[in-house]
Amino acid sequence: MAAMHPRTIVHIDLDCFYAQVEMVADPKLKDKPLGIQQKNIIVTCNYPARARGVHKLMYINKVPKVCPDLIIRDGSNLKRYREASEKILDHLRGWTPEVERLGMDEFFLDVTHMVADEQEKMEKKLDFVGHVYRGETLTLIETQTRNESHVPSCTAKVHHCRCGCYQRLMTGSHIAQRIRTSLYQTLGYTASAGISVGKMIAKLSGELKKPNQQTTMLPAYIDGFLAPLRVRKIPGCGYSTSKKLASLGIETVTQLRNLSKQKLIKAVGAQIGGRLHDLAFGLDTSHVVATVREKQMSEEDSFKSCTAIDDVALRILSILRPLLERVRMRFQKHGDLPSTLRLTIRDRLSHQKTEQSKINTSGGAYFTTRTSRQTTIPLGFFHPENKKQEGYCVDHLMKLFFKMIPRKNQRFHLTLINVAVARFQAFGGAGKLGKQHGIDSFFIQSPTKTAPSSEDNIPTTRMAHLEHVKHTTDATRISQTARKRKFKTPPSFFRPRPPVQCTSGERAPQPERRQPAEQPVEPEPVTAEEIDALYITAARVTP
DNA sequence: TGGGGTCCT
DNA sequence: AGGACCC
Repeated sequence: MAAMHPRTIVHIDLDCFYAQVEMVADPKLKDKPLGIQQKNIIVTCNYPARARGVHKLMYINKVPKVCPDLIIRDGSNLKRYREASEKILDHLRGWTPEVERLGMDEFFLDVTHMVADEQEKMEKKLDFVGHVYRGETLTLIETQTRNESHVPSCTAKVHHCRCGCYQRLMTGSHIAQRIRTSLYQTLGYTASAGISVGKMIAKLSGELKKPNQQTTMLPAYIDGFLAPLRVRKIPGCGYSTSKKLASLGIETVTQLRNLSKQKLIKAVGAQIGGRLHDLAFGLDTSHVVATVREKQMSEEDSFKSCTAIDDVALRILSILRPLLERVRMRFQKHGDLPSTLRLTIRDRLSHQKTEQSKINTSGGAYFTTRTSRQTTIPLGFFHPENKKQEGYCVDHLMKLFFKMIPRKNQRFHLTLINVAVARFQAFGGAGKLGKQHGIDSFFIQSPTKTAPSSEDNIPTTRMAHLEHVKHTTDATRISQTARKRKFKTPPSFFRPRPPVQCTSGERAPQPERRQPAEQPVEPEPVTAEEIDALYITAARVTP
């Protein structure tokens, strides 16, 4: 007979991840209250800080009252956190290839095979390690087998599953413990873990005991554990879905169980509805999908105000540089390049009305929506050999910006800029191509998209392609165009500039100091002619 | 509320 | 292209 709970899933959650990265790098911090700041917020903090009343996503100006001696580290540069996350991912892959990452600090491991291997070796465990949900009940049941008279009658009603999952989870708890120990001994990181027969329940179990502990959830207890939870606790049931459910009077899992699947699907859609219905009963067949590489990479910056085109270009450039650096690093390591470039903005002015209506319709908070435009770029544009890629990208991104702010004299008030690259494809790995393909095939355009400029020929060789890149990228081409149009001054963002000051660096004011107003990028004055030139350039290049 | 990321519609 | 979700 097939086992009802055949899998063993471990969910690993690094404790207060950003703070821990800082503490591992600088052990002096370990026992002191530590917070990680991004903009005006403590995004995370270590446990000593939590004991003092600091919590995640706390406004920095609340800090002095609860913890004036909080040590603050700037967390706006994610590089070291990314690197730490990669190391951890690699380490976990040493235990099993079936590792799925969620965010930077959470991992699902399907340890089913490890459990089977261990059981085959006759290494059956006789007890769990770490916490077991309602473990005290468990003890009572064991007592019961020895001496029935001492056991309260209610515990006798817990029937453990006989499919073998009990033994497997026991073994799983030991595997989880070993993994956590090795993580600490090799990399210095502590983590909490949940062990159960499905992803969702493993994740929820791990939250039960939190820093540096683990909890196993046996199937017999899943229903009872889930029943009183708010639906919002279920992974996948977020802000919006839980509001929709609340409007139907559904706030807990028990209430959710009593809603027919059909009604649920009608309320929140087939995908979420179907899954939510199953999850309410603890039914979770979703698989651990081994994480490969990111499918997109982005950098963003948020700020109080950006209202000038020149400022937009400057900020785009300061975002772009670290992004391109990441693209280069990835290319070195994996040999792939992106072929999509995307610009996303948050513009207060274009969403003012929407905000009002959203408040009225949904009755709650809203998030100022983002707007994006993306373009397809020939794969080789991001090749490190393309020295002009920075200018080229700014050119393209400004073009995308003008698609969103199309009219001259249209005012805007940006509060966020995000630049993303996506659609990574192997580049230059001729040896890996099928025989019918040569390296030339890398430059054949996707049929669904056109080249950036229709007048350009599609290059068919690598060198020709790079030449093409050079020509179409060259900022001077734009400048010359601007001159031809009789604008003496080329758009200012094409001129060489001093290194961009990372204004979003707007770096970590210490808590005792008053929040200085955000230091704006000092925009170079932009003339009417320059703006004209920008719009003309954009119009010329934009189809 | 940050600065990421994923998948679905 | 946007929405909703995750951290």
